[in-house]
Amino acid sequence: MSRCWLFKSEPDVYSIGHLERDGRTHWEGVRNYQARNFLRDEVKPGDRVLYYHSNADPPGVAGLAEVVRAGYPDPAARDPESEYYDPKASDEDPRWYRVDLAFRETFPALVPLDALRAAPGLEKMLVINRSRLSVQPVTDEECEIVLRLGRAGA
DNA sequence: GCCAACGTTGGC
DNA sequence: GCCAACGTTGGC
Repeated sequence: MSRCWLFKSEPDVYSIGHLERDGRTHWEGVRNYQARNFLRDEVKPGDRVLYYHSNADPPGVAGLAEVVRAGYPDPAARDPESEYYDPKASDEDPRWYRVDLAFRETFPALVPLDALRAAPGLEKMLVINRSRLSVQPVTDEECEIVLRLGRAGA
């Protein structure tokens, strides 16, 4: 049974366009424990990922990706050259995890946060009231509504 | 660029 | 284990 998630990325750093170009990517650099727990324990291959552009104008869901590898230790945490380096990470305790994503689609038009707020059925979406969590679970119903909005290009 | 929300750190 | 200080996120 696959699930649906919302992952946030700043498009200036790595947008849906970058993912489309690359085909797939390592979702590294998550340094928040709640988001880490999702990546480590619950995000599975075949799960859908709504790709959200944060710190953007406007912010919103830009497309769809799919998980192709479940959580495994994030090598960036062990790399002193990386901006995501964490001296407390070790072989015994990797602390941080990443998953791999594959590109699926870019919506004909971004679904702005305003539209999510206004859409019936999305009142409880975490992105609306817990906006800081960078990896969030999305219910199947919410996922379908967002995909419908995105594919409609409204 | 501002600032509110909120997660993390560290002194006690 | 509390909580104040601090840093970061992210919408506007």
